Amino acid sequence: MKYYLTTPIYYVNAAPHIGHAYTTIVADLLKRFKRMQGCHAVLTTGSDEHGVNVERAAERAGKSPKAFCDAISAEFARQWKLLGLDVDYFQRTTDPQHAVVVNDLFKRCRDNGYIYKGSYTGQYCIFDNLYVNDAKPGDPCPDCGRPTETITEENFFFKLSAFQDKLLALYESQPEFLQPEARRNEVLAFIKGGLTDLSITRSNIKWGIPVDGEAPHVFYVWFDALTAYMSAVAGKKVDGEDLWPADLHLIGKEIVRFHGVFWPAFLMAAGLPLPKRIYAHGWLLFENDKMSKSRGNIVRAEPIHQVMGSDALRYFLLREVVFGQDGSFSYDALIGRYNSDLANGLGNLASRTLTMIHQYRKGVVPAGRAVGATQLRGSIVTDYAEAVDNARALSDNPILTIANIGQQTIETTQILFGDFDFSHGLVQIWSLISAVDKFIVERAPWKLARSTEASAQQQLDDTLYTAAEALRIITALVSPVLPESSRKIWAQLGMKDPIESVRFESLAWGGLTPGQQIGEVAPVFPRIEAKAAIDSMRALEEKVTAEQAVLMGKVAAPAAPAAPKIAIEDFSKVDLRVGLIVSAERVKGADKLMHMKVDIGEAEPRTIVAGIAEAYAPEQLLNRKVVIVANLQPRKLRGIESNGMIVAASVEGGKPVLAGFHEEIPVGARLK
RNA sequence: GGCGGCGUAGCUCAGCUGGCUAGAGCGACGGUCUCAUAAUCCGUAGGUCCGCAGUUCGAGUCUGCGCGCCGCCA
Repeated sequence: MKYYLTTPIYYVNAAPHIGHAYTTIVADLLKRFKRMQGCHAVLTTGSDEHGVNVERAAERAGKSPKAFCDAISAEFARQWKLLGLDVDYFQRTTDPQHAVVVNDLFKRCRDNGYIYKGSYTGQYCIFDNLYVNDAKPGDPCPDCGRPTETITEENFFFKLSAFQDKLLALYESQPEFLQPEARRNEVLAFIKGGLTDLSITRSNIKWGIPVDGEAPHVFYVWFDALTAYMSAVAGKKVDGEDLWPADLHLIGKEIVRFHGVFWPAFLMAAGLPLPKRIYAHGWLLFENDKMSKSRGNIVRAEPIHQVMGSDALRYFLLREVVFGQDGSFSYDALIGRYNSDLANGLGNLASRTLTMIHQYRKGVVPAGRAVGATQLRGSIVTDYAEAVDNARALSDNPILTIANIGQQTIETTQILFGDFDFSHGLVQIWSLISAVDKFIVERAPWKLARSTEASAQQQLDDTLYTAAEALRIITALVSPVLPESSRKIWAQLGMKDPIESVRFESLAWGGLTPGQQIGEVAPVFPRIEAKAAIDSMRALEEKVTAEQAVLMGKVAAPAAPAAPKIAIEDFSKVDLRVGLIVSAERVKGADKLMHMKVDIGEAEPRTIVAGIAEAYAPEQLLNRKVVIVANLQPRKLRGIESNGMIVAASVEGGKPVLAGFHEEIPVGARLK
């Protein structure tokens, strides 16, 4: 059975960051999970390359649009390869074959009477690629705040208004079509609010797919981009089955409307089958702040991969972030998860289990006594405490208890991952790890090993077998999430078939073959020292950011041209003082402004308002010694009179960095 | 402004249709074992469950109002 899933095709307007990686990692996980369920899973990702923004970005980079797209697109592809993501098709919207599919979709819609030519005048945000309803000329875009442009043009319209009832019927009959529920409700509210026809072509843009026989019209973003999901697999079959329709579109919450309203409407109009399901995930925040260029807090995947391995990132994203909700990324949390769950948990369990088999049984998996397979099937529950109770209720034999928990974990993992509840699925697996750790301590194999009695030796065999079998099952279960590390543990266990060949169907307690020779043991998740790791990730982050800037054609900020020469007297007119920030708070309603009181040795601290709130938090500023221009004309900012200026360095597009001192210096001292 | 969501231990969160002394994981602290990656295991943590008022024998759990945060829409 085929399972076709997609990530969005990423806009080449920005270089890949952790947000892109997040979606693609989840897609890769799902592909591996579906494969474990016996499906032939196929994954498409790609790049969205048309539009004015790209045209302009290319121009800034001094490249042709195509050359620019080639470079950025290749960078996305390189990222996925680097992270070990198992992508089948990388669809570019500049691919000639894609243009054929888009025109075909257009023709089908047109033949069915859902496309007409009309003219439209409106305020358009070029950055977001959308018309701003109700905006008057000169209004800023409500989404990004950039100025809108008044555009009048004749173009082709799609009769979206004709699909209101059909879409409502779709959501009525297939509640699972769009998830999670909160997002579906938003889409429903939007549809119920009335749908207006959609302009789907442009005649004033050159960089796009030409509409066949309708020059100079080119397709506009959504009609072009969404169709990539189809063109990637046009005419492709798996096991005799067409890959289209997609079984799953994985998207971010910001593009829910396009996928939940426009896309099914296009397909209905064309008489083509609809995707089965759309799942929108939340955003990845950086320490609870939105990642953005202006804040300069965008995290890339590559430094994390280099320092901690991509499995660490995968585990973090899937375990820490509840899928569907916004999640917060921080280096501290990443390392915390790694050390406590991966190093101390899974890694240590593998290490202790395998080492004991080496030490006590010469590296050969011993035969454990049979555990009564008939007792293994309990009711399926997704609550761990309940699962343990059930397992215990079945038997007070600790070996059987572990076997039962193990068996249940196989089943609950399937249920939870199948419901996109990855974090709880992982919690379940880690509960099993915890149970095995506890089991080992209770059985104390190191004590059994010292006894020469046959019963003790048999108990030791039972214990080692149980631990190893649990490890085998755990490793198989985490393999979609931790493909690289699970492969290593699998090899250390001495398993012969590749871990990729494991299927849920045949994964069951008792499958480990006694007599199997295990491999060499080496830590899979060595503990990480937080400070050093963060330092190297931060350093790499800067390097990658710089590399990406070059790629995007944003050359390093040229040194500011030297100002005309001045005499010493001119300089001495400027009264620069050492100041101590005694209070700092953000100015309400102004993202950039910080309201501070600065002690410069006068009777009262100076009130100073400065545009540094995007670069510094109030608590970072408190008690900091800075340089103040003390004799500047007072100026009112947001109703607050600022008496002086704080000295900071900055480059074009970068954050301001405050000037400071390395040695002790009293407040009020003059700089000269 | 309209609609919807959220606000529980230092952190991340469970707490379904109201009912025993409000829970888990992480972190912290104390102890233990020694197979293991200073790992494991055991124990401790006394939190106005955002605030106020109400319904009820009884409310994180229901109702109203307020405060704060967020999403969609206008």
